[in-house]
Amino acid sequence: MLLRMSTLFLRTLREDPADAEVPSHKLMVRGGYVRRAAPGIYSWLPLGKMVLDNVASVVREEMNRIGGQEVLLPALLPREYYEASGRWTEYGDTLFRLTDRKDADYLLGPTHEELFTLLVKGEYSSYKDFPAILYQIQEKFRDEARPRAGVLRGREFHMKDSYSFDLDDEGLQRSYDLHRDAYIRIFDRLGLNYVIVSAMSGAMGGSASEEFLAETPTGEDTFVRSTASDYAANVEAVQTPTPPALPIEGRPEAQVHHTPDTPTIETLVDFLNGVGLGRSFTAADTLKNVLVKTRAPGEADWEIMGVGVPGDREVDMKRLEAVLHPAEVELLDESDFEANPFLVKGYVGPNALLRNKLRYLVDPRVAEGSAWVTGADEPDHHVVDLVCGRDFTPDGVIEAAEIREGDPSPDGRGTLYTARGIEIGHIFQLGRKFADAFGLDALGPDGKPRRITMGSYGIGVSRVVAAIVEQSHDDKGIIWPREVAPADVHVVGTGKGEQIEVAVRIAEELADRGVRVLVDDRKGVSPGVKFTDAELLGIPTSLIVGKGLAQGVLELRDRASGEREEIAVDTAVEKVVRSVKGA
RNA sequence: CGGGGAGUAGCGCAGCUUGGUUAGCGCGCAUGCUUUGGGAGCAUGAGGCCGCGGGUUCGAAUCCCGCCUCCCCGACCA
Repeated sequence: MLLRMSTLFLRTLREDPADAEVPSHKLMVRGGYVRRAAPGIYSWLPLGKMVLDNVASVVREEMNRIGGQEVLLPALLPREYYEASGRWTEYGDTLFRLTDRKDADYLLGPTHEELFTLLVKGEYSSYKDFPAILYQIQEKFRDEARPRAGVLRGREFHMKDSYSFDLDDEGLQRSYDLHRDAYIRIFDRLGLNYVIVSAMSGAMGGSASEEFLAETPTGEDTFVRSTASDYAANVEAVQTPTPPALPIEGRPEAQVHHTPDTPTIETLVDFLNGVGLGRSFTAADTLKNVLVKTRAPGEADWEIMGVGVPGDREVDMKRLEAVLHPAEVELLDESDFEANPFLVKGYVGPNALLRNKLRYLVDPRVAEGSAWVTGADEPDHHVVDLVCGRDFTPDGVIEAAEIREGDPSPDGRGTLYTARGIEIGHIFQLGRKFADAFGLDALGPDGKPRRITMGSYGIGVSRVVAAIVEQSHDDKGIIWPREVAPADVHVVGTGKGEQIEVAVRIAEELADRGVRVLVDDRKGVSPGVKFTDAELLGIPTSLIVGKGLAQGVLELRDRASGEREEIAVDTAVEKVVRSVKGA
């Protein structure tokens, strides 16, 4: 492959585009890899298209390796399929909808479970046909509320989606594991620094869904990881270690104190430390009871419940919602308090909740035998030394307290800190939702139909390109890993003599030897411009044919390390071939 | 949906407060000469619906009203 910059459809920009914020967006636009066509919609120019194809090739190779078979389904889909699965309504505004001339509803596919399910249903009917893995690499459409950061979060994007079809849960687990391994190979080959986090809430548990996050400061997803191990998880999935139970015998009796004007944890702690109880208290010694109401899907009535967390922590509504999903959650409002006078705002204790048969769940730190300062269920009164397991017994534990930097890692090694990542892959055990919706069965050896169980697995191919740039660039430009680079070598001819001719000749030789070459054969362009462009474009290796040519010397540069090496003209081709192939 | 910002040449921007020649600068582009190892110099040029619609005025990029669009932060996002 030989690309000549004199004719390449490429224009690099000296300045950052005004609408770009993150490095990948700036560099991909400046380097002439992509151009914005509309909000969240991008055109891929020749070099960008090559990178995109290279990433897709890696994905394709690894999908084929696990037995995936590539197909290409339409992106334009009739409403009826998504009506059958319920997603015509479930997807909401994120779905791109359109109508044809006969006023029939269509959509642009955001993901293709429906059509794949129907495709398999139409072709396969025997247990002998399964398992099967089908995939495609294609444009997806989602009308994001706020597209941002260039191709990182677009409304049209390139995605690999695959679907597995199995006869039973063990088969699904195998297909899931195959994908998980394939994804690890793919992202390793692409040179990405990533973590795998559980995407399911703590309560749902299991490994039924995992996300692959490329770690970057500009990522949209927050996750936590450990300082001392490779533990990583979504904030929603972090399990708080439960402290050991303490003996109850010999603990001081619970005592109610008059604590005027202490509606907040802070004022309460200050008050207690001021009245001389013979010991000091911190916010972590208090038990804060947050009242929420939940409503299960389809239900009309709200149920009030109490959530007990250590007073030095807030309830993280996202974690709470994840645990209670699919129920809705809201904080109580004034009218709820008025309707339930036993709830004394600011002074709610466990026993008012338990006595009134309200569900009361506590943070795992509220373990058996732990003693707390908490509300006494009457205005201006708190109770000290209320012992869990003796003075009150919660209905269970709940992961709702905020996660903080420095919390112990759930795996017992190190402490947690928060990091940000870009979701580049997601693997998901769908189960039978779509098979049920479309009646996808296979006839078993016993002559009876068996409902197929499915998995769906995505990789955002265009997003991966941006993620690579996020992780691999410097202030001068992009630094492509060789596997995805648009070329192996950037041959730069600079000078007014025969340098450009020689550069082209060397480039041709390299191309003949199977090296992918970009040659800067532009005339009348100063060396500074060519070097700057080379650094911006980010081809892993540059070969400079310049002022050294008169002495028979060329210069080999490594984009990543910045190392420069002088090499002889006559051995240059051989040396480049070796370094490219050997890399 | 809430908050903030911005629409002027392909790209990046000034001009608007205080209306008044032919709307300007840098980059890029074209032509010529010079230059050629770190975003070159000189000269000449092409390129504009000043977001759209209405209004005020002798006169509007500039003032007023309405609308549209885009960007950023947040909410939302199987």
